[in-house]
Amino acid sequence: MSNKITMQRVAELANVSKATVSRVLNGYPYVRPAVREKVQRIIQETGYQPNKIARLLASERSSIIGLVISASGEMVFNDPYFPALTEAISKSAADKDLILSLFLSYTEAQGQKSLSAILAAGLFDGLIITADNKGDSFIPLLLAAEIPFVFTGRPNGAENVNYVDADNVTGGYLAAEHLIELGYRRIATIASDQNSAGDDRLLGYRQALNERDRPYDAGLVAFGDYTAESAYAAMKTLIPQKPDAVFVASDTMSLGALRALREADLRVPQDIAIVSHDDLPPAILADPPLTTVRQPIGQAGRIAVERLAEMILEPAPSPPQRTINPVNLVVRASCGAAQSP
Amino acid sequence: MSNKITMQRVAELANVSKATVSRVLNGYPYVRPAVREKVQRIIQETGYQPNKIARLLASERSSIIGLVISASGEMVFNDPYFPALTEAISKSAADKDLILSLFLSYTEAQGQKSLSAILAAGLFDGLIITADNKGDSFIPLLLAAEIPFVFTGRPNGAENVNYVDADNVTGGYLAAEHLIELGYRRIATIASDQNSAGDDRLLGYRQALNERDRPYDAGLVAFGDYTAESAYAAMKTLIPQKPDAVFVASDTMSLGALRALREADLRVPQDIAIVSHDDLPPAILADPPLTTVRQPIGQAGRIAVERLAEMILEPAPSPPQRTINPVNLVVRASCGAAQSP
DNA sequence: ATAGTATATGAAACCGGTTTCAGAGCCTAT
DNA sequence: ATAGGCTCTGAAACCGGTTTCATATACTAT
Repeated sequence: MSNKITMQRVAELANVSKATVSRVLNGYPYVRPAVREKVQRIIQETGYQPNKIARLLASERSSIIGLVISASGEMVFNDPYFPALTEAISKSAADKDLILSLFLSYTEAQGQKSLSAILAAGLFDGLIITADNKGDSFIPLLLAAEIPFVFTGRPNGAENVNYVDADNVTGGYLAAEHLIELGYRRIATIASDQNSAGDDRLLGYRQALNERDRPYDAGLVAFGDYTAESAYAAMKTLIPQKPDAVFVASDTMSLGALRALREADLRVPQDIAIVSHDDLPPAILADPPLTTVRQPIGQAGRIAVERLAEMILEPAPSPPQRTINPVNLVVRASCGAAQSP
Repeated sequence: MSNKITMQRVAELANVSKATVSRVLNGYPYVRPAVREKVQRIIQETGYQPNKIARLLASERSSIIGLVISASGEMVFNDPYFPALTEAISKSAADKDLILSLFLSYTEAQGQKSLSAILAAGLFDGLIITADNKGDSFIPLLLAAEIPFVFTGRPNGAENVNYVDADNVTGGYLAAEHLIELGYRRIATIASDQNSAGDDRLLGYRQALNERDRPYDAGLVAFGDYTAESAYAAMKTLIPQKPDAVFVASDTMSLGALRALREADLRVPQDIAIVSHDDLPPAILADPPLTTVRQPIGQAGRIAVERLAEMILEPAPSPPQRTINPVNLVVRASCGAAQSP
């Protein structure tokens, strides 16, 4: 390695013991100002950097956190949601001087195996886990390992954990409400039952319809798995039902739905309106730009890291903390609000 | 931590010394088969997992590699290129039992600072660095640290390093050649001078034109910075030049260009054809689906990890290895090849 | 002056592995 | 039979920090 000077060497140069250097380094009391300054000067001059690994071994703290993303499908990062979340978490981790390690897995079995290895290695101070259909099967492992962890998204089943979620029920509600208010009559949805976010968005959609005394029409509900392809297929099954509007539960799925509509020569929003969910980059670049429910992904990432950092420092476990981030509707062209029908 | 059993404990249970357990664990010779099996059985039964940190401290090897992505702009992951590369690297790292840590930075200063901290920590066995305009300023730091590293993309300036790049010259060439062969006369390009990839693609474009005795028209060349917005602006400056085709140097930029064309009521490919570069998910979801030069990002990630893993195991540094991955043209609708003009 | 406390420091133990080294046991070749 | 060379094995040193504990000094209170 590059860095040959050790704490021992610094101690010798400063005519003190390793213990004193350690105290200075960690800002502990009981060091005479003169000595403290001298040690600091030596550290400056030599450019000494404590070896993270040795420190870790001794202190049982690594300053490394893991981000575990487990989603089905070929590529996790196909949906820009995960990159956006990863980036936010990466940024926040850097701000807090935490090193972020990334683990992607594609099946439940793989995720479990990966998580077991992660936990066994004892390398991580804490973990951020993305909740999807599989998320909950991780919880027993995590609890048994007694490692601080935070979910992004609400895991199915066990609620007794820390998580940061978006207000997906309101997301679905706002989308449907907006379409109702614009006068659409046959409002379909491409939902997902892959995770709690999908369930919640569908629930909000149903609530909005229900409150306006719109009967629930199962024929207007199709399901996708958050991929564009699945939404393309779902949209094709919906078209014969002649909806005049559709709430699509994610931007990526909206792109797939748009393609199906183009192929059916249906214009958006003239023939059919779309409200999407997430407000990720594709939303604004789509043709037409998507009216979509914005969820604050950056904020979710930040909160997750901050909460995790708290938990790492706490001597004893504190009660789980649950954060629900607000969402809001961003009106663009795909809903036809400009030239309402 | 979860894992209370130590090597000492395993040794006691097996009636051997720590040294023998270590030998078994690392597959070293000079252990009687009977003893080896017994130790392995105890390890099985207890579910013992060696503590990575202790192992690391003793062996000076962490099995952790860092991925340093340094790009300008608000969000690095806005362009799906980086997520795709990250995912590929993550997968390959997992295959090789390497832990991947992620570092994103947004300015040269931040990148340098981050890199210095990374190097000083002495935690990483090796680094993968994404080359962009700033990449080369990292090289001296990396060389001084004597840490194995591989660039993805060719860093500007210093060539005496390991890198994995795509054949971007051919990429630009294929794009322009395709448009020429389809009979377009005024072939513009939205290029980028942000990094070597942009330079190379522009070079390929010029070569193709040149070989067909098309004069180079600087008015048909505009520059972007790999964001959709920059390409939107660039396209607007090109439209008055009345190009009948345009080679856009990345898919993300193509989306921006498409938006500018829609706003100008120009149809793609009837009024103007587009050939893009990268073949990332947006290419197929765009309207129209983009004819684009595919670069094998997954392969690039895999090669980078494999090369890095090699270097980590090598006792002495070996000469730098440079890989240029082939690219190929994927024909879809945006070039008008189907209903050639 | 004297006990009692707070401050300051270093020696040594410790974290949990890997690696070196010495020595024991067993073969083979002379 | 005996030297020389393998094959095994454990004790102990080591990686580079943190932390405990004992001790020394300085400062306060009686």
